[in-house]
Amino acid sequence: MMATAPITAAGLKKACSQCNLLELCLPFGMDDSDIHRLDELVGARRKIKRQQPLYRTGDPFEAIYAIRIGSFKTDVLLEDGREQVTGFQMTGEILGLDGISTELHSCNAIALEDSEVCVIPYAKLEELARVVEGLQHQFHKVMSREIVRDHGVMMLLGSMRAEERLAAFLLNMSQRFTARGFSSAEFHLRMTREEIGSYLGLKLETVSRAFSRFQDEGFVAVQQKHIRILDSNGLKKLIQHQPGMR
Amino acid sequence: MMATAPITAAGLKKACSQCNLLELCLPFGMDDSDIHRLDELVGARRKIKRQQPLYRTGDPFEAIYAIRIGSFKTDVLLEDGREQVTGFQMTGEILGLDGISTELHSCNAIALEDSEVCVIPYAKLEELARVVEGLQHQFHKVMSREIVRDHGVMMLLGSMRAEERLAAFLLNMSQRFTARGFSSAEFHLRMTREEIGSYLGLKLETVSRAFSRFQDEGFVAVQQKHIRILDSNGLKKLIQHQPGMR
DNA sequence: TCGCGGGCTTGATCCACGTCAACCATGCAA
DNA sequence: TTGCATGGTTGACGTGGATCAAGCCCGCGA
Repeated sequence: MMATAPITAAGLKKACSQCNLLELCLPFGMDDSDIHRLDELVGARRKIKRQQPLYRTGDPFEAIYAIRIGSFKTDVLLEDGREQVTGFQMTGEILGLDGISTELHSCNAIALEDSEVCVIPYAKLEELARVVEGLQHQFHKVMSREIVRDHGVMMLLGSMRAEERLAAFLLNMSQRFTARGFSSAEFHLRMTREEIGSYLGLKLETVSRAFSRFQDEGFVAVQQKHIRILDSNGLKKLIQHQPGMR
Repeated sequence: MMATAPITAAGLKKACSQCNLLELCLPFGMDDSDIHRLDELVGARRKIKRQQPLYRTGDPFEAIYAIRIGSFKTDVLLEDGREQVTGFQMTGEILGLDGISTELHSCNAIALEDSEVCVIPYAKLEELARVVEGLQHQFHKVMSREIVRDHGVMMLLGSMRAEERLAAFLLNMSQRFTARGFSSAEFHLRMTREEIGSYLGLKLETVSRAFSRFQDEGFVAVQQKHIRILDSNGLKKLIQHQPGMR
């Protein structure tokens, strides 16, 4: 937990209004005058080193976090040690919403690489959301989007076979990289096969085999964590109307 | 969609303030004076017949719904017809949060029995939440709770074996019946084996077999949809530290 | 330069759950 | 009362993905 590195308030003025992640983050859809009011909201930044937690299950909930740099995974642990990765988060995405319900965080958020987040004190956010209508609405949208995303993961875990899951995962990653101005066809995965597997409800060997199979089929070129998508339509076709399955 | 049966405004006065679901529903945690202000919020009630949709994927989002009577399932359909049940909802629980993000509903909400909901126009809710602090906070909690619940389902689908899933499901149902003042040991499931299976990522035969096995072990007495839990500790033990598994 | 370790790949085998199919229970409509 | 439809149970069998195990690749520190 010592990866914290708060920055003095001075250097933070105009945090949101001049952040280039604006269109991906909380302020999306708000007008200029409102966005300037957000600057008072973002209290500090915090740097998290690779493999370090931003927060852990049971930590008191005080703030939500917007990722400025880097990426994270969230996971839930069972008493017997089983891990379920519940999501991977990239720049502009919001972490910590799980904590609102009980005032305690209910999952772990771990940095997949050296990262930096904007700390958004929750009390302040609620306060400002009462005044700035656009912020309130956008915040609700962010939470709702998370719920919809979770339904998608349930669909994945409950009704799709291994290769469909991985194809859906790759297409999702690709689409999110695109939204951030990166190539949709070539990217670097920050997580291990085991973490992908946990997210997709598969063992790492199965993930690895599916990657190899995609490579054989000419859908992708895989080199460790470096992925090149050669035939995204092929992947898309894989997801729909697979012949017989659960 | 013709199952609608709005009621005249007159009969609805004091909708929330004298509703016995208060402590399960949105108003939870608000003080008396605030709760009376909620009465203006709940616009109408709507009756939904068994098997009928409250809303469907793609329907424009206008309101969220609090279940007064009955129960629902929500599901997502894939193009090829595969269904994933994403949740079962009981009295006092909120439906429709999925629609906020895109202004369109992203799942189907189907009544499992003849049911009745309170219609809470979303625009009004946002408005009132800006004034009534307790409502804003409680609404955020409801959304956050949904996110946490979804993480639990992911854990279920991604890391548990068939019998663990069903045990977790039964214990969850039992706990929710208890919270509503019903017996924790004896209850009636409103959904079919197939729907349970879809929710748990299993086929109905597997669900059926797991029920039979639980009965053989003396954990429950099963008679079609009527369930009696005889040994809830047995079920709990089943969930944790099962020997070797995925 | 080498050795080491974490992450990845691949093969052989196993088993939990899916699939297919027959049959039974319940409830409703004629 | 019978007939039919929907939902549930149970058995036999097949298979997708887990498990176990060996070996590879690559980055890093000595």
